[in-house]
Amino acid sequence: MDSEKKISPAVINRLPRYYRYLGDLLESDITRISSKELSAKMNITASQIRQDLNNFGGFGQQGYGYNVEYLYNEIKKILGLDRMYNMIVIGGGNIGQALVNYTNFEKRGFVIKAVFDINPRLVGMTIRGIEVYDVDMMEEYVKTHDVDVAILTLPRSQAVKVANDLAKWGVKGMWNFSHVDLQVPDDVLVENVHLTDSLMTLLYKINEMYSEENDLHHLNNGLPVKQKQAEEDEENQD
Amino acid sequence: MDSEKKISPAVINRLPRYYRYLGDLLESDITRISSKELSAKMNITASQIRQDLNNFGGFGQQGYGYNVEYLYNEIKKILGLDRMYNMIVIGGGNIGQALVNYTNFEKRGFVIKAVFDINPRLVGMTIRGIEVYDVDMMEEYVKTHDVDVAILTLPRSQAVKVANDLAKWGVKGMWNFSHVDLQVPDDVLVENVHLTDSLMTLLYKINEMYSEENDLHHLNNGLPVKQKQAEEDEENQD
DNA sequence: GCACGCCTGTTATTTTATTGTCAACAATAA
DNA sequence: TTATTGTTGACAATAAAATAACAGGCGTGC
Repeated sequence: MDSEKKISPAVINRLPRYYRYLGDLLESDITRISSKELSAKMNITASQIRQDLNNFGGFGQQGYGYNVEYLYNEIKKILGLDRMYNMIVIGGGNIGQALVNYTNFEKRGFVIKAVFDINPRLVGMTIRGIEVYDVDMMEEYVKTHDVDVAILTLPRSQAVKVANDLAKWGVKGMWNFSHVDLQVPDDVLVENVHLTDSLMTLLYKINEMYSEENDLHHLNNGLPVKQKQAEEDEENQD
Repeated sequence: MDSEKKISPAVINRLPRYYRYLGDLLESDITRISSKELSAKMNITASQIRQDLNNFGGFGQQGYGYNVEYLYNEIKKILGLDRMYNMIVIGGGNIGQALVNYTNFEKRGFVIKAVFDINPRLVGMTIRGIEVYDVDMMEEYVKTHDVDVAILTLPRSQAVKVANDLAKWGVKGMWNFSHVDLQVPDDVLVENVHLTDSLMTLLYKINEMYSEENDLHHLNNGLPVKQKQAEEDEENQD
């Protein structure tokens, strides 16, 4: 009955963006929108919008377009945002604390229930009313509470083991900020947020653009500095 | 001379991951590796590894594989990690502060030089020795300093305007944590980190798996709770 | 120093993703 | 009513990405 064909990852990754734009439209009291109009706003082809949405059902109407509120709520349901999620944070460092303090999550139904850390100075404290427990308590907590998502913000060295344990104890998904690829059972879902990777790709693009400018305008009369370095490095290889 | 054909985004996004694995190998004192071995470690096909790397040059050798240290350094250069980057943070809230406090960036040559905020309580303070300035100072600062990357961690409402200004004043790239799509000139590069979107895709996958389990194993004898809720929501549509 | 097998770089094939097109139908205007 | 316009959903065409296949150079062991 519910056996739809597999939705492609590319589509799923676009869903939150649709959801955001539809939310904006809703706030602007716009009641209907065509794929063409949305296309202009979102910088996606109208064709793709229609195809994306059609993966989940015919939400639109010929000659009318899409009803904004209806579509918004449909995507909300598709993403599963019509219920609450219990989350725990493992690692009470900078990023862990920042996420706990980010109140917008709670407004959307993503509720952080507990923080776990190894640092005795943090254990026993509360962050925005949320208790920080010793990691030793993790097993008992996870086994006695329904934890949907574990947010991993710990050092690489510990992340892999912790993720494995959590998976074993029944956590459904991991939102992984640790700079490592987790190896967990197939039935546990992982979404990676590798901030450093993201920054590096930005730097690559910056460099690419900068060197292109050099090439086009011939700003350097002599040998480009970077290329010269490359040659030296090559010589140093054994 | 340097006019290589365009590298696909998919490849660029994988580069930091290669870089990370090669760094690990280097630390384990492994001097050479074949695409096949790396393939097993990284869960990518050997074919793809060879093709990815070949976009940038023939770093390997038949019958030998790739020299880890050499390849590591080549990718380092490709990503532009062989120099320092000046960054500023716009928005001294949770995430902004967390990034400032994240000392690993500095180790890699990503140096945060200043923070800008609108909140008078923050302005004048220092975070890890880095001054927080009023946003009014931004224009002068950016025009008199070489800013490679602006890290945007401000509310949606302000992000678009600020990004535009920064672009105009000469910032090369934006690392955007604001939950909005920036519209900046073509020569300014944007890398988005939409945390909420990322979390939502995780929730989608969790729900998908959960509902699949229902379908396959028929765990619920009665009506599934979630489905019932969904029906109620549908009734509430007008 | 020679032959064998490993492993790359490269080309071919397959798969996946995006874009373009059009018949069918709803909404609106005549 | 009836014609006209707008817009979807389906499908075809194209483009991009991933995988597979393979020819040939290069270490390795003898």
